[in-house]
Amino acid sequence: MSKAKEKAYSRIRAGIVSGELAPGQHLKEEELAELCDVSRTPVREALRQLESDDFVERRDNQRVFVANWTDAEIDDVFVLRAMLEGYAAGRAAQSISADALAALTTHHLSIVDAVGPNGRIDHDVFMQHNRAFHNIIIEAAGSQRLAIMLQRLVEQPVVLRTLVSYSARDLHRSIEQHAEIIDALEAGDAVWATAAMTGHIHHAQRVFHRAQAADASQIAAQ
Amino acid sequence: MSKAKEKAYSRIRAGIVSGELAPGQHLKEEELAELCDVSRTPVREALRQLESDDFVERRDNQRVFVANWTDAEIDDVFVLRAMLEGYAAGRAAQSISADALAALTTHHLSIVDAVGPNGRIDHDVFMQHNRAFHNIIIEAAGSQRLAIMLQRLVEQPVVLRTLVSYSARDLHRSIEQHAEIIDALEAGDAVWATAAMTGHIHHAQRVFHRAQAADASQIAAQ
DNA sequence: GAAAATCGAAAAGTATACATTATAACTGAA
DNA sequence: TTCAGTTATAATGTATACTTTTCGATTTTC
Repeated sequence: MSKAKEKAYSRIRAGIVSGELAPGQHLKEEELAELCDVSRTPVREALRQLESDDFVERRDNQRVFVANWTDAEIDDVFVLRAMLEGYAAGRAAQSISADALAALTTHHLSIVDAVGPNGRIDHDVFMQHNRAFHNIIIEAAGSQRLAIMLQRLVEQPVVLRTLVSYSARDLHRSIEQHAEIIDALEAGDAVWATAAMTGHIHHAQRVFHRAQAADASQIAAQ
Repeated sequence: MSKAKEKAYSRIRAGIVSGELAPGQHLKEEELAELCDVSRTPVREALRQLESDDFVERRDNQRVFVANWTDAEIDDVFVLRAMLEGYAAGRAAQSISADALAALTTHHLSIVDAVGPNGRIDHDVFMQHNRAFHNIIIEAAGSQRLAIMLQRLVEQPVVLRTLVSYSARDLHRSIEQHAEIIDALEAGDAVWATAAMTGHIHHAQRVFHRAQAADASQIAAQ
């Protein structure tokens, strides 16, 4: 990607993820140009990209706003992701290579390490290896198009913004689910892999719901 | 959409669908600007759109080429579409309204009319009502995101370009499948609707394959 | 003679000036 | 006072000039 456009894209995206640019806020090209220290031209291109990534939305007359996700839309994303990623896991079970399986196990162990025996969690390491784990399976499904669809569903501002605070029990279950997914893939059992992955994503959705409810009660308590 | 950008988008897209702009051809912004009688700016925006619609692809260093679909990629699209649209039909079965069902039947009958008893087919009318038929089911699934995903899969240059010449038998089967899908939706049977729709798309894939093989042998005979 | 480096041309990236459109505010009339 | 129409302002859309980068070709050196 070109320099100024990349600069604008990452700056605006970071602003949205951090909350600096609030959901529903009107994004004016000139303001963003000043914020990013580039001209309007690359800002416009960045906004197109952010639009297709669902970080911003265009309303009525070409005005751009920070995407404002309803609970229903977030649920929709989780449901679609469960379906698509379950499907991807099923396909991966029929074609995944030994190398990919080994890499999967490596990331799995890194996640176990990141959680550690003492309950302290390195969130960044956890997220990084979790992402890698899922990406390996998606790639093993062997469909570039499916991978792009899933990427669009996974990289959502709402999910990225919220600090998903897994409880110890949730973490344990999530790790167990990863182990089961590996087993299913090793066995080459597409049905099993699909079921395990679908359940895993639904579990994540549940955890996300609880985190949101906790946030809401915190805000209400203030 | 704005005037010049829309002009550029539709002109370039039409060129790709018609074959005037051949697969693999390098699209230069200045040339396109002249072709569309607009400046480079709206051309650039149109190219971004066409890129996300998979009509063009960016290679190495930001150079844009007319998308060149391999057989494997086309198959991939059909398989994903079968999965997603089958899923959509299943969801639609649980929530479709009486109005939507009535509209579905209307389009179905229009398709029957377009084919007619004498074997002559009005392709435009067929295509139009076929598209409407599928769109109603996709909308009835109640997921904007799913609808967008499917739209991207359906509106493909390869599919649009090829004159899909259904045989009389293929047409008859396709119409029967539509009737069965309506029955499944009316019955509120998600499993049935999913199966019927999945089969319908796989059948379309098969017809497409035959049409391509026929094209290939025609070209070889020249 | 082959490989690497440099130079030139062409295409994409960026900035800015200008055109158009849409929204909001203000004024006038009912 | 309210509604409608007009005008002004502010934002986006478009054109063009300029900058940077890349690809290709030619030349030079090993």
